[in-house]
Amino acid sequence: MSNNKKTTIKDIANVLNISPAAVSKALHNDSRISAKTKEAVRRVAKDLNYQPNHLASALRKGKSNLVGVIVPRTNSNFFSSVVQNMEEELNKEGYNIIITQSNESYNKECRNIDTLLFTQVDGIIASMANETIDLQYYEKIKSKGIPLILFDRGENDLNVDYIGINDYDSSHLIVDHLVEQGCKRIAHIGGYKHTRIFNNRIRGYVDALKKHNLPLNSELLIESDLTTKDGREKMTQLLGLKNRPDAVYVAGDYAALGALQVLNESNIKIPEEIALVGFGNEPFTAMVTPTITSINQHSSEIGKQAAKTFLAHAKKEKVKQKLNKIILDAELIVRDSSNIKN
Amino acid sequence: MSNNKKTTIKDIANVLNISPAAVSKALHNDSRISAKTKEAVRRVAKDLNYQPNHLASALRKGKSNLVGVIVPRTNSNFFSSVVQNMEEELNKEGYNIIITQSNESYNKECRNIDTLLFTQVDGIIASMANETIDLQYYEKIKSKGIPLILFDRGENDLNVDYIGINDYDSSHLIVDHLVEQGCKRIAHIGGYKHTRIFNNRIRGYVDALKKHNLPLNSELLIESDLTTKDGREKMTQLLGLKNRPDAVYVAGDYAALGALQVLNESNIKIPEEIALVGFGNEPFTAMVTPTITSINQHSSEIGKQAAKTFLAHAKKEKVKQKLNKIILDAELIVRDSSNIKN
DNA sequence: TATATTTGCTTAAACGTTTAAGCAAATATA
DNA sequence: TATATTTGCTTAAACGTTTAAGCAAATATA
Repeated sequence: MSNNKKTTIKDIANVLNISPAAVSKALHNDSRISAKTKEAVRRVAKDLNYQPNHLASALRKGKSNLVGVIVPRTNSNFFSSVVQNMEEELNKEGYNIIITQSNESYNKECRNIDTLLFTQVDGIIASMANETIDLQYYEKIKSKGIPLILFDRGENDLNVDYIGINDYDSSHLIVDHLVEQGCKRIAHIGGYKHTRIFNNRIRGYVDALKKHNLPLNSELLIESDLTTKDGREKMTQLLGLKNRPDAVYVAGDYAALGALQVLNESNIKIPEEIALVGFGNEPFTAMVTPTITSINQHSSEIGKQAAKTFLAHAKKEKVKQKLNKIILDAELIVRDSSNIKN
Repeated sequence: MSNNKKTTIKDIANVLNISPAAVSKALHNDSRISAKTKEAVRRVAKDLNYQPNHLASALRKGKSNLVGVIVPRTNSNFFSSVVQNMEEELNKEGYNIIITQSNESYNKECRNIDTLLFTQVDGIIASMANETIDLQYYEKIKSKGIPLILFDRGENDLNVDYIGINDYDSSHLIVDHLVEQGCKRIAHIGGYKHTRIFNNRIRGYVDALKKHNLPLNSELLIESDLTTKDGREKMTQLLGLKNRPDAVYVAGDYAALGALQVLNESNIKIPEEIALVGFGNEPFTAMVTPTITSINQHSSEIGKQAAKTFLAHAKKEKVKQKLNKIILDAELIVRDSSNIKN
């Protein structure tokens, strides 16, 4: 039953007694092929269950119609939503995506890049691992002359397109909100400064405090890898201070969850004793008790914009990469963990 | 700077004044090439920053070294963990994966299959969408003669390899546990019967009740699409009964979460008034209040086994597909939502 | 009616690799 | 020393497509 030999363009050509070239043109609706021939080709193609060999056309055309995607993990609502929307947008234009995960590891990320280049992708859309400091591997992508687009976790130094939210302003949104709730000692469990987005959140936090004439207290500003586990540890550290904060702004929802667990276990009233704000608007922020105030990063828009940016490159002959940022405004979603007044 | 023309085997051959064939063999460590030549080839390859063109070798060899993966969504701990482990195992043998999401839609799934076949994948590993009843598209994969492996959401009728957990036994684990906690009216919010795994969970539930001499009450057995939203609705429905259940076993964690929200909002004490059990051991089950008892599906093992099953096929000349099940034992993780005695 | 243009194809080469077949030189064996 | 085997390559063709160049027939234009 299963006819193991796959149907090729030649098989169709033989049936109709025309050349393979004519078949190829007919299938691509070339204007120089008669309607009659086109119809015949399509009919035979269907009869023989013809499926174009993507490898052959990619080889001949010099493009694979594949886009490589690198994310720290797919198991997060933010990244999976970005990827899903990216995929939709790219599918429309005939591109497929290959998703790879770095698991926040620099080494894995390098291997992913090699894999994607090896697979002859037409472009790479990536969000960098926490660990990544050395940009050599990303330079490799650029030197191959294929478009590179970064989102969320980017690097100015690479001079490529970037799509993300305004992290600096987001910190202002959060601090403004907490001040309005009456908080005076606002701590920040931030990400590593070497990552641009976390650095911007820290800068925003610092400047927002200044704006409200609140002192910047170094023991209230902590760097973290923002895992749930580390969120627990850093929160515990804050509780150990002789002068505790009355609000904690955590730069990631998973770490905010860890902080919440510690607060709940210590029977500290949230938000009355300590208000809590996360970042990312992961679905679980609306599931836990109390629900966690967080920042919505517009993941679907980021995904779409990243795809569109790639498509714009793909249409041009030569890739001329330069730093071109698309910065979206974020949105503060106020939930129970910081809603003191009501 | 960016040398746009990529280095090919011919470039290396020209430098060394040997044939491209010799270069190809040298790179593949062919025993008929001298150590001296091999070394020279490797050196020049490195100097010229040679990267093999995967499309060309795939076309020539008739295999792409790509494995297609179809999951309902990546944004779930179960699926992302399965995929990650699958990827690791396949990478070891030189295979890369293309991940696609069906979003539980039959149409999207069909398009995914077309995409993957078009990309000339060497095999497909899939977990079927909730909507999928018609197996015609999956038959298409089989008829192409490439291996198809199903996991979690499978179908006996397709007669292909399947990796999953013992759903029937899992229901017994749950009912046994609830009975031991003193529950007498155990409801089941199950998945759609047409999906094999959910049917097995239902069968297990029914048989386990029988085993404990508990009556099967049709108003306590409800089918659902197992989203959080539907979990809320079905739980509300159960609360409307004049004779409420004292325990609810939900066939999916997301729906269990919805049920939990309704119970919390209705100020019903969990587990004292109504005990709750989910399925899947999603991380949030340990985050919510109270934490939800659930079933650990050994996602990493499922991923590894699926990969190994594919690799076994790939090594054989002819693909001889048949129903070959690998069924793993699941594990009950008891948490607060069903822990009545302590 | 003579020339120009359009239509509808074919021919041939190419994309970059792999591999079967073959050949000369070097080495081993009788 | 004569023959057989091994070593180390080369040659040529192929994987399935696409596309530039070209050509004959049909049609349009002057």
